[in-house]
Amino acid sequence: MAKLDVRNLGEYIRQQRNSAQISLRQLAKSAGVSNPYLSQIERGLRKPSAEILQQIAKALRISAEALYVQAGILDERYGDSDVPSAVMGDEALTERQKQVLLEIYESFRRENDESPAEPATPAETGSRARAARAAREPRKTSTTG
Amino acid sequence: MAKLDVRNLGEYIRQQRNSAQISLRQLAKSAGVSNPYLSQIERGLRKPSAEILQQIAKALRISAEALYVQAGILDERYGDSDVPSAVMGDEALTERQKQVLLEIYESFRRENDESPAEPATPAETGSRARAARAAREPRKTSTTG
DNA sequence: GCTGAGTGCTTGCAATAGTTAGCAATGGCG
DNA sequence: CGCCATTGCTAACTATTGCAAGCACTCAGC
Repeated sequence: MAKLDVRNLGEYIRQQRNSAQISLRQLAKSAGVSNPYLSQIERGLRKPSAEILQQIAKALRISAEALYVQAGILDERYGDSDVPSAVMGDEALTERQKQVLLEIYESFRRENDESPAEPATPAETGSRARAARAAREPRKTSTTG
Repeated sequence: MAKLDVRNLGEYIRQQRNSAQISLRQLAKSAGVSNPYLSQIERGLRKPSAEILQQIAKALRISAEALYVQAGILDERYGDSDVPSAVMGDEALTERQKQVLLEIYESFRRENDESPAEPATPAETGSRARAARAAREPRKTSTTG
């Protein structure tokens, strides 16, 4: 359990608490956790569960996802875009389709990090049709897994 | 800790495992968790931490977030129509990339409307790699899984 | 028949999460 | 000054997670 680095989490929580100008005990009470435990969390002595993080986030009026990111439960990609969350939450997609979409999304973002300009080229038009077809056809492939 | 409803999580993991056609021991081994514990998780007797969920998800080749949703760590509040708006609102993507993503997304959904909730098969793993490659290198024409 | 490999589960236990009771320090007020 | 309220933390404890050792069962091969 100590494998995850939670030092940032505690500092982050204390920081948010100080910004909100509430005491440790007040936050613990409104979060529904014991104040010694919150103290331990802030000092990095404990690694709280996601449920505790939810409670703390709610009491701090911040998103639980922000604390998950700090705790290493969620990747930082959830901090700055709604696309991954929306894709993951879409029940009309299979898990594999979600993975495919997210990987395409991330490769797009990597592209744009390297060349931020956004010229539309005919090559990209072709990639559009090709990507759609490729995603549809592999179902017919024989399984060797 | 027992406040979160984790019955769906265990069924979901077993379902994904069966779809992947691997035994409980095989999954436990590749996930790096003990097989009795995985058995307990699948039967809903234990509520695993996010770190364990990460390990299981990785071994199942699905996203950790999918398991977080099942475990109640992430909300399903993202809804089933958040993807288009999230994609369109993502400023890190070009307009063309947004179109590509949305068209793939919509073709996925059409697929699932015709044959709903097909369980993930190892064949779809190949589709993931192929679709990602096609999107990244649109000038290549050869697509052999 | 037996043996070996694989299967999922039982049981007991160690480690860690999270709580309770209480301490020491600080600040405000009479 | 003393008293009270608030503060964050300590130490002991309880509850739960996650693991190791092993069981009972199935199946295939001899």
